[in-house]
Amino acid sequence: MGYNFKEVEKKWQEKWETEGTFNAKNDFSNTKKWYGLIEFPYPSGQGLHVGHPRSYTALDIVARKRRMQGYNVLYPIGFDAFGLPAENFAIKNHIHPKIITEQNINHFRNQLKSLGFSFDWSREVNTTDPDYYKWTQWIFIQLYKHGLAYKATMPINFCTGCKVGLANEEVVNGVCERCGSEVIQKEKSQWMLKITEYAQRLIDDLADVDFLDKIKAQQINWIGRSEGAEVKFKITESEETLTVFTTRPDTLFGATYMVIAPEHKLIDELKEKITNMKDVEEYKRKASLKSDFERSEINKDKTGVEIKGIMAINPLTNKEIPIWISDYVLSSYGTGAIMAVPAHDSRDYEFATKFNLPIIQVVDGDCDIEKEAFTDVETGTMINSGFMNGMSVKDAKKKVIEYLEENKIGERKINYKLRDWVFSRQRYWGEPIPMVYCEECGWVPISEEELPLKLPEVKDFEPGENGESPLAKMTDWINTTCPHCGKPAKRETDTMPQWAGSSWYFLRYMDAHNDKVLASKEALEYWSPIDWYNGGMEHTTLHLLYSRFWHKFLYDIGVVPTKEPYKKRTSHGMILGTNGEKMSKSKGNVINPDEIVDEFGADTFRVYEMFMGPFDQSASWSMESIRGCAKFLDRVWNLQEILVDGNEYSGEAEKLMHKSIKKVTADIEEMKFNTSVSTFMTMVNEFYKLNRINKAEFRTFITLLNPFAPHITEELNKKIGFDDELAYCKWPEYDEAKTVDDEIELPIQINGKLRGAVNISIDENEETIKEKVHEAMKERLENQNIVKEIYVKNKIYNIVIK
RNA sequence: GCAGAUAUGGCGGAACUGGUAGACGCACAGGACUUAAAAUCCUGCGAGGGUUAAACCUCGUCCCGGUUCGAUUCCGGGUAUCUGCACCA
Repeated sequence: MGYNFKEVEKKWQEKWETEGTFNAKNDFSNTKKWYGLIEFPYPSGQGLHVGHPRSYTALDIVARKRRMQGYNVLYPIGFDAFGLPAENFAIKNHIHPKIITEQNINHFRNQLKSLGFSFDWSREVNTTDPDYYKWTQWIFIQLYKHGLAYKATMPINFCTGCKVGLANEEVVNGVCERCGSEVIQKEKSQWMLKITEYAQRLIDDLADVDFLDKIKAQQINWIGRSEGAEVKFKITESEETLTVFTTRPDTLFGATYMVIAPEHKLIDELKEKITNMKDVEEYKRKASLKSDFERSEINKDKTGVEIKGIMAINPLTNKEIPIWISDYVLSSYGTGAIMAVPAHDSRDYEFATKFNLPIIQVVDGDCDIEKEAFTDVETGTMINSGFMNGMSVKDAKKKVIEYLEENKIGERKINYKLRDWVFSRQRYWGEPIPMVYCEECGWVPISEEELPLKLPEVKDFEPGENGESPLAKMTDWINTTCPHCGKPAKRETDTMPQWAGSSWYFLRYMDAHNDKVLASKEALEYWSPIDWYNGGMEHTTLHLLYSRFWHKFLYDIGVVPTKEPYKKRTSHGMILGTNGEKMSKSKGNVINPDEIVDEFGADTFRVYEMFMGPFDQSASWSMESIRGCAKFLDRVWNLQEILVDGNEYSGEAEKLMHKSIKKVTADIEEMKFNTSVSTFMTMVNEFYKLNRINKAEFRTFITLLNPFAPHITEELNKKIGFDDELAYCKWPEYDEAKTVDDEIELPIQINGKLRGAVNISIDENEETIKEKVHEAMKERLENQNIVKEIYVKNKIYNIVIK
C-alpha cells in the first residue's frame, strides 16, 4: 500500500489548525522561550513564490526542534501589505487596493497552510489593518516629538509626461516605465527620519549580536564611517567660504582645484559673480536627469564645467584654484563639495587629466605619477608640503588637523555615507502620516487619542498632478483643525513608505491584539529579543538597518527592553528558475508552489527545498531532483515493512543511530539542512541493507525527520503504535562515545600521494601503526632513503622519501 | 562604479580546525521482476592510460604563482557569475 500524501497531509493540517497545536503559550513562567522570525511576505498578486518556503521551512525546522527541546516557541506570521503593486493594480482596474490586498492575503494564507508550517496563526498581523498601523503612526509621532522626524527639501523622480512622482523602480533607463517620457529630479518638501543620529550606535552594537559576518560587513559598509577633516576654503571676491570634507587632509598642499555638486547652494548664492552662468545652468539641467547611482556608475567618462568669475583659495598655499561643477560629486555625501587632489585620488586624477588641470604630487612613494594617482596611505612620505615635509601620511594627517584647528580653518570630522531616511511617498496605499500643518503653529502631530488616522476612501487612485499623493485631492479629509490652537489647518497628504510597517512588526507579534499599547510590557520583556531572524540577503542593508534604528529609538524612550531587536540574523539564498535565472513572469520560468504540492505533497516540497543546496546560496529549481525526494519519502513510508520489535537500538545499528542524531542535531543549528537530508537518506539505505529496523530505531528516525517532513512522520508514529504526537515529544539524544568507530582504515601517503591504507584500532599505539605501515609499504620503501615520517593521529600516515 | 558573496564530475552538491576529493541525490548504462511498460530492487558511473579481469600509473576542485611532508581548504595576483545600491519589497 503506497503513501497517500494528500489524505495524510490534509488530516494533520486540519488537526493542527483546530487544536492550535503550534500557538505560543502565554505562560511567561516557562523561562525557556524561543522566538523565531521570518520576513513576513508582501502578498503579491502572483501568489507565493517558491523562494518564500525556503526560509519558512528552515526556521520551521528550528522551531519544531525547539518545541521538542522544551521551549515555549513563538513562530509567527503576518503580511506586509502596503505597497506599489496593489496600488498600480488599483489604478489600472479601478478596484480598491484594500480589496485586492484582502484577496491576495487569503490566497497566501491558504498556500502557506498547505505547506504545514508550524506558525502561530492566532497572532497574524497585517500592516494595512488600522488596528496595526495605529501603532506605526504612534511611533512616527514619538519620533517627531523627539526631533527625529523633520521636513526637508529632497528630490523625487518626476515624470514629465504623467506629471507624477515615480519610484526608482518605475524609472527605466531615465524614462518613465509607463509612458516613456523623460524623468527629471524635482525638489519636494518631504518628511525625513534622522537615522544618521544613530549611525555610530548602529555600528557599535553589532558587536553584541550574532549576525553572519557578511551581514555585519554589509551594515558597516552601508553606514560607511570615515574619519577625516572639514576644511574651509575662502572664495575670491566674496565673504562666502566653501567647506569640504576630506579623508586625506594630509594632501591639502596638493589640492589644485575644487569640485562642487551641481545642486550645491554656492551657485545660487554667487550667481551675480559667475560669468558663465548659462553653461553652468545647462550642466545642472543635464545632471538633474541622472540619479546618484547613474552618476557614480558612468564615471568612466567624467564631465564638468568650470565656474568662471570666482576662485577658491587653498588655505595652506594661499594660491587661487579654480572651482568646477561636476556630477561625480554627490550632493548627498559630505558637504557636496570636494577639494581635488589629482595626484592622490584616482577620480580626481581622471578628471584633471581630461580637463588639463595641474597635478601636484605631495606624497612620495613607489608610483609613477605621470601614469596614475598614488593612493597608498601606508608607505608614502610627504613632499612639497611645507611644514609636513618628510612625515609619514599618518603623522601628516594628525599634524595638519592640529594646524587647521589652531588656525580655525577646519576641524577633525567623522562622516558617514548613511543618509537620513526619506520617509514620504506621494502615494495612496500607505500609512497616512499623522501630521497637520497650521499657519500659526507649523507642523503639529494629531492627538494620540485620534489614532489610527485612517486612510480615507477614494475612488481615484491616480497620483496628483504635481507629484502629489492622491490624498491631495481629498479636500474633505485634508481640511481639519489644528490640534494645538484649533484654527483651520491641513493634513499631510504624503504617506509612509512600505518600510514603516516592517520596521516594528516583530514587536506586535508578541502581543498582537492589544488595543492599549503596541505590546504589553510583560510580553515584550518575555519574548525580547528575537532569538533567530532569517531573511533574504537582499534585505541585509535597508530593512535590517531601518528596523534596528526604530528599535533603538523605542529602547531610548523606554518602550522596548533591549537595545537590539535580533539576537541572531542569518540569510538564505534565492531560488532561481530551472535555467538558472531569476524567476519572473516575463521569462516564463516561474514555478508555482501549488502545483508542486499537488503533485508531490508538502513534505516532499519541504525536503526538496532543504536538500537542493547550501541554504545561504542561490539554487536553481530542478524537477528531476524533486522526484528523488519523493522517492526518498516513499522509502521512508515502506520502512514499516521491515519493522521489527525492540525497545533499544540493535547492536548493528547503534553506531549509525548515535552518529546520525549528532549530525542532524548540529546541522540544524548550522543551517546545513542539505547534509541533514543526506544523513536521513543514508540511514534509510542502511536500514534496507540490514533488511530490518526496530521500533526504537524507527521512532528516533521519524523524530529526527519530523521537523523536515512533519505530516508523514506523525502518521507513521501512529501507525507503528505510539499514542503521542511527535510535535512535542523529546528530541533524541546521543552518546558521544557511541559515535566513534573502533576500527578505522588509515590512509598511507608517500610524498603526499595516496599509496595505500592499513586497518588500525582507534587511538592505536604509534609504534605498532608504524610497523603495520612499513609492512604494507615494504616494496615501495625498498632501497629508499626515508627523510621523515608524519603520523597524524587517526587521520593519516605520510612517509617522505628521497 | 561601490559594497558583499560564489566558482568542485554530465547536473545539484559533500569534504570537521590543512590530512583518502567527489558523501547523498539526479541523469545515464547494464541486470532482476513483468507478456510488455511504469514502479520497484541490484550493480556500475571524474578524465586518460593499463589489464582477459584486476592490480597499478598519470592528470583533476575557475586561472597564474607561493607556503607546506601534504592545499578544494592558507597567502598574493587575476577571471567569470550572482546580490544590493537608499521611492520594489
